[in-house]
Amino acid sequence: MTVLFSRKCEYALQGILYLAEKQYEGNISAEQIATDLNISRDFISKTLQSLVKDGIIQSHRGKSGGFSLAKDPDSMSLLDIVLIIDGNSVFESCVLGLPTCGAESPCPVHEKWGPIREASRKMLENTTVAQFQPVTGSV
Amino acid sequence: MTVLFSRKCEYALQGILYLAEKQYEGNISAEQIATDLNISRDFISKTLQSLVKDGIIQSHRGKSGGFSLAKDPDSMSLLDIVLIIDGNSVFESCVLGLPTCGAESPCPVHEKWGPIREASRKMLENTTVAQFQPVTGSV
DNA sequence: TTTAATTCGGACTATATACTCCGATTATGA
DNA sequence: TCATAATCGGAGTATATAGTCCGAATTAAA
Ligand code: SF4
Ligand code: SF4
Repeated sequence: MTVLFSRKCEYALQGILYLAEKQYEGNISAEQIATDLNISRDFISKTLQSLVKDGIIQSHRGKSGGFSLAKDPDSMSLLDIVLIIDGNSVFESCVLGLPTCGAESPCPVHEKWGPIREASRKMLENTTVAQFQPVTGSV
Repeated sequence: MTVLFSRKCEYALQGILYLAEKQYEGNISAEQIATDLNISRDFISKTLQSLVKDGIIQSHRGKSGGFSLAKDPDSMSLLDIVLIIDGNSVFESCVLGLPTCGAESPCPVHEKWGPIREASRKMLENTTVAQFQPVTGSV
């Protein structure tokens, strides 16, 4: 079902993007995020808690509490979020998983796969959360 | 742990590649394949059975039985094996899993991700099992 | 000060994937 | 014909991921 990243990672991306969209609206409750993104409240909540631990977003308990960005969305790349949740094994390991391989005895696809993997990494690295914001602008 | 394809799919690729290497040695037992590839015998056996069902390899029971290729390795692409085991959802779905998306309202990475996905698909499609054979040649 | 709204954190269940076990079946060859 | 060597197939276990539940801590506001 999941494709390249874990489901949790996909939710984290969606959650961050959503928070960026509402960045001037103060704390957003897990309840509201869950409703709008159509994800289980408890699960998106747990997922966002991981991001809080990493410091990329903030959380506040109590009445009118919720989640909000802790950084400028301009300085947040998609890669940041992926690395927090899934780590960088996706970009290190080989697709084929052949036993005896590596740069010293490369298989026929080695030179082809490297650039593809690098391209997807660069794509995520060069795409900031801010770039996803619709033209609605501030206020 | 797995990266792009399932573990089973990785084993299938390894198994096919191994059989191609030994294509002139008749039936190869699951036992031998498992030993040489360092995979559990029962699991590689089950995995190869899936490939037998699809007709890409053959199997023979009984004494001196085992597995062998059913087609010319020249006409077997890596993509064939991937599709048998994991299907083509990897090449259809989006990495980000955003809810409201698609070509009609593309997100900022849409135009970048498409070509990357297509490149990996083409790479697998254009790489035949035969290309993996070392220069040991026949006999 | 009380109430309501919220995150936090731990423990729990569900599901998919990975992997194992074993008996039945099939074939070879002594 | 009989022993041996192998796949086949079904059922089982293990582990990781996905997702749920709930009570405690926290905070804002009535
Ligand atoms: S040689 Fe490179 S591409 Fe081929 S299996 Fe190894 S790491 Fe992967
Ligand atoms: S618009 Fe394209 S790249 Fe963006 S989330 Fe949707 S399918 Fe993926």
